[in-house]
Amino acid sequence: MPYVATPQLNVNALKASCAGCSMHQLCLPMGLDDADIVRLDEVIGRRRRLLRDERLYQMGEPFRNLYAIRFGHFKTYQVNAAGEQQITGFQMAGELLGMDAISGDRHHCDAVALEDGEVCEIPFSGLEELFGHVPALLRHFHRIMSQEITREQNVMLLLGNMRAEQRFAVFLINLSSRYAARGYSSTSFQLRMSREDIGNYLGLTIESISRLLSRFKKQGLLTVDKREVTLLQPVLLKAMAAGTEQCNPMT
Amino acid sequence: MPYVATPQLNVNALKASCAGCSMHQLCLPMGLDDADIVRLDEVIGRRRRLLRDERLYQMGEPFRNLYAIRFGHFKTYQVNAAGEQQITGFQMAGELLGMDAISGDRHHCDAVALEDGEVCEIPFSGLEELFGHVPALLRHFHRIMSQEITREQNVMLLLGNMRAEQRFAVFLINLSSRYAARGYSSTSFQLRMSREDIGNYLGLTIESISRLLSRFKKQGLLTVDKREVTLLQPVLLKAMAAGTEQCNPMT
DNA sequence: CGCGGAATTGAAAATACTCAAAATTAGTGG
DNA sequence: CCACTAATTTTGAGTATTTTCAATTCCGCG
Repeated sequence: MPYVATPQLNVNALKASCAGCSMHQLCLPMGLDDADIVRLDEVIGRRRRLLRDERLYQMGEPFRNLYAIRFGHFKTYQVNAAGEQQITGFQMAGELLGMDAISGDRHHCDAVALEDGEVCEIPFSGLEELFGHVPALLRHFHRIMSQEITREQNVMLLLGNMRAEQRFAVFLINLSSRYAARGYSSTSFQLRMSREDIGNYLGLTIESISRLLSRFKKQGLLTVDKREVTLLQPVLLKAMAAGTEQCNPMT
Repeated sequence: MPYVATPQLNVNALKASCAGCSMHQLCLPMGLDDADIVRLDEVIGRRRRLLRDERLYQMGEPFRNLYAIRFGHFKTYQVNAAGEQQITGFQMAGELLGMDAISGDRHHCDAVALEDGEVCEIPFSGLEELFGHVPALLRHFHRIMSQEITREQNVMLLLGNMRAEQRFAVFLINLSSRYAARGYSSTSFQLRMSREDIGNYLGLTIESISRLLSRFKKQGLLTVDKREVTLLQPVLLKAMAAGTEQCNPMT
């Protein structure tokens, strides 16, 4: 097929418009009035498309932009001195990437696309400028950062004192509720990350994740087909995640 | 002994003054000029003294203030649905408490004094007001929040893929460098928290901590006397923390 | 001096890991 | 579209690290 320029191909060059973005109720402009959204639009840079496995930013790179995810899923991970990595989060549409880089002016982790996706570049200097003029934006930005702190504390709780089974239940329920918040099914969704990524995130091995999936399947908690998961007993899973209910290793 | 009012007892009623505080180079006013520090002083509320084990705030309480530690050590912890707790951090003089509460207007964790201490109450509404007028303050506040995010990511790395020995080495080296930053000895310091607290924080049991201490002692890495620790081979410990060096379980 | 909480130590048990092999899936090129 | 190869996932068996349970010891404090 001959190469043909299509309008879509220019999307990379387009400036983003929050007003027209389907994520604006979840993302940075949440709660802003129209006039303030226009001012935010003036600050926001170009959109950037990423292919699966493409890196959005890398540890050590100078920090200039935050990134708002328009679509696609991402993972962020730390790399230690020994070269081992720890995934610190999976992010989806409407979520903000790069906040750990504000201190120190350099990125402290890597962000990689789990599938083809698109982000809005948000030059941080412009955003700071705007904070002085749009208090509602500043307030919401603080909430987002604070939310990230809380989220990480919950992961610490997970890694610090939950057994494998509960960790995995928390993981599934967390995905479920985030999809629900975006208007997708809370019981049926695709895992965008590999088993290895899940294991890394949860502080477990890939084999453990595989065994947990098999066990949950056998116990009728869910069905799995490749990366497609359906939660058959979300209430029970929620109880497991909360630590209220425990599930016998063998029936 | 009869009760006698002393001048010190009124300290609780005194407004704090950042300019006169020994922590102002580490704390919120870092880098501000004199005029801006005065403005910050006008916002900052009273000082509050806490006794050992006293709670500064509790999960679910409405959020009004951030707290800057003047002296004393604190711990923060999450409590899950099952009532188990996970310590998410140990804080010391010059550090800020309460940032996880900005989203949601309620505290998401408990903060407890590990020893008698004192904090400055910082009404957040007043701080927000000030942000519009003192950009340097806002910028530094963002750095502090971002630093907290990074700190937590490092704990996730610790909990997610380090063995007990390495976790404990990281813990010790972290304390060491924070004391160094405050002008104290980096090799000799008091553990302000119980073994149980250390274990909880590191995702290990109290017995494991005890065994690790004994082993490190036997291997000549450190000496312990109750809660007084002296690092005898900080370089080796640093290597262990970085994952470069490994230490045999038995010599 | 004796009580109680905290810390240490030992032995047995459990959870999750490592290693290995087989099965499934995805990607690539004919 | 199919076949082949590489990558990912599943499953099994044995092992290792850390936990659990139990018994002491240590230390501060009344």
